[in-house]
Amino acid sequence: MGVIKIPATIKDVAKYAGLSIATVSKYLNGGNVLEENRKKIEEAIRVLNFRVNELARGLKTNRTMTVGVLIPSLENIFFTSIISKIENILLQHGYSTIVCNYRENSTLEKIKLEFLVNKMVDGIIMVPHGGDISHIQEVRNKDIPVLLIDRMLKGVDCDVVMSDNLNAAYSAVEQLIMRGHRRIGIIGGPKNVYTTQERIKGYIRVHEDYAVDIDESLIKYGGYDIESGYRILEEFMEMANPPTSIFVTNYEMTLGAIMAINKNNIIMPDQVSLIGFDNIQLAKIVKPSLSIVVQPMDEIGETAARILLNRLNGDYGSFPSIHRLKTEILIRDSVKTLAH
Amino acid sequence: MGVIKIPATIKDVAKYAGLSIATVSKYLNGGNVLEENRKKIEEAIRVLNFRVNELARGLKTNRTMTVGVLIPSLENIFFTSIISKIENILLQHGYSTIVCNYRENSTLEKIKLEFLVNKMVDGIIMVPHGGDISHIQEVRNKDIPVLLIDRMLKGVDCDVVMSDNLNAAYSAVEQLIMRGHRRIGIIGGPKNVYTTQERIKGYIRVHEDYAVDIDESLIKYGGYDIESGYRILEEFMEMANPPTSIFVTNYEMTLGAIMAINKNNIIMPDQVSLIGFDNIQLAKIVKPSLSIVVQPMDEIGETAARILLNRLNGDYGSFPSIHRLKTEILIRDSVKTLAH
DNA sequence: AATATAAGGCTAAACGTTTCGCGATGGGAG
DNA sequence: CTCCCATCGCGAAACGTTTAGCCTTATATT
Repeated sequence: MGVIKIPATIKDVAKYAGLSIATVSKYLNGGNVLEENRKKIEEAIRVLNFRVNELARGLKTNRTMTVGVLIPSLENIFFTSIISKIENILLQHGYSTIVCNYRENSTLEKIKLEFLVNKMVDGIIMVPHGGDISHIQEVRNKDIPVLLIDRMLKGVDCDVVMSDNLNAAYSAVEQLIMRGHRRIGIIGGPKNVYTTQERIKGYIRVHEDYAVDIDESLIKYGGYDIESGYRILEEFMEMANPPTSIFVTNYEMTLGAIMAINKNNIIMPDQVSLIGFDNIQLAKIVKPSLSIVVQPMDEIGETAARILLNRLNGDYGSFPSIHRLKTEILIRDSVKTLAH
Repeated sequence: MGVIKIPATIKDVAKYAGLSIATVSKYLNGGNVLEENRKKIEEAIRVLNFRVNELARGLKTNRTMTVGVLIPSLENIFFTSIISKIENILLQHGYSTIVCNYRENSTLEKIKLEFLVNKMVDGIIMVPHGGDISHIQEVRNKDIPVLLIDRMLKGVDCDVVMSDNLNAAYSAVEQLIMRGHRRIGIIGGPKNVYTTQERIKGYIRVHEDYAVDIDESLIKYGGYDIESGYRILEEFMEMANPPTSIFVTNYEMTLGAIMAINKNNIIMPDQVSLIGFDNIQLAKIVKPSLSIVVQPMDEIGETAARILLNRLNGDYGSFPSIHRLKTEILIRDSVKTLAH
């Protein structure tokens, strides 16, 4: 191994510059120092390749300059795209991003949330799993700002950044109704998950607004995973009077639905039209090209990072804030217009 | 906000237990203490809800219990699947995982590597971008263990965990040759990237082993991205004597190739057979079902985490070690057997 | 000339752990 | 009974920063 040099400390810098530790620390933290001293300190830092020891600084300031990010999956491009944006912005502000994946497991969610707290992260951004908020309330009781993504929780005051799920569903189903569809299936997620509830509400509201009857048997709930998308697509197609179109409300279930379509040699959109959820690459891979709801992942990530940085800087204006960001509908070849 | 209680320190625990700080610290670190004292300490910890302050501990031990992970993309399921495994294993050993995404940008790679060093991570796992090793050498000079994933680098001693790229390509192309293909195109990645070099070598070697002539115009180099996969697929199909099959050597370029096939209404496998790279979900989404090389992401993640933990524990047996893990070939409907 | 104010450098305590080395105690061997 | 050894608790220094408050010097005001 190469020569290992013991890193210089502020004491070395002070000694080299002929100044006190306090003066160097003052300079490091933006305080006023005489021009001649500033130059001496800067040369010392350069020559000694000094870097602040963040452990020592943290012990004094009680800050780690890290943010914990807790998500249900690292194999979900929706979440990882958001994290990508968050990590980039936080790093620009000197924060590192500790990523924890709780694998859709409530117990693991609690364990890893506590892990982040024990790691003394300055703030937490998380996609909550279900409705259990006790562990999140505990974190907030420790004065650690928590920001939720994609899902809101009742009974706990947190900033939230998410898509406008209700209007996303409303717009998607509206497109189907405008194209003559009246028997529209929807594959929702777990019933206790906020996004499921909102998307179902949008589905119902657009039916009411357009005076289209709702067949309750066309509303099914999956698990936001490939398997349930597959199974429920098959269930729909096996109905005596199947839907003419299906709206699938997350990416994984969209994957499953398409697998089922392929496996059963269902002709899309002749036998059934389909609108899925994220991502834009998938839309071009599937033939015929898939219609999808596109969520604003970049905007979600940017907004989440910006708001958490405000909280970390002590800015609690407009707390708790809820940001519902617009989605976009891409109607492609997977949706057919029905004759009257 | 709820009542904020100042966290208990080791002093509080010592006071409550009627013992010294040193005795409590000894207990915390697994030292021998009298049974009666152990009980007192454990009660004190429970009653006071004491948690070790990792900043103070780190200042003393010069360890942060964090590992930095530096990857080129967070929108690539290959990398994020590996990270998922790494994060889970490291957390079980008390390490947090700081994730940095350098977005395929060499300058950002250097910046974020330095960022991780400044954050005093105990070790680094990274997917290196190109052949420039100076910044990695600097990290190793600081006695921080670095483990490379997916790509090897010449001139720097690091542990490496990756797929057996040469044999992955060999086996994939072998399947094509065995099915009668003699004009086999390959879409490689950037020329200076290790995996590209290895996969091209496998392509060449299997041609030599089966005494099949190589047409150099059938070897093209993309950028490991969707655009180049798209463009090169079109280039192949516009040739006067196009290949009867194409082997695409990474996931993104496979996406691009399929988009090009869909856009140009190319009939697969009638007009061209295709073998792509990761992921298994994509294989079932595309119709006809896609043949792919499946990389052992879980195994890569597990192996990487295990080896780095060894290095972090001071175990340098077999250093530097290179682990080439086996891939798997799934031949599905996208490959046609040619008549003689 | 005297007094007040401002600027900037400095000393030393503090943050919360770890750990070295000392002292006390108890048990065993000769 | 004496000596030796092992065990365990303890005091205090140290890790590398930040920062309060003191001190010195220079400038401004009366």
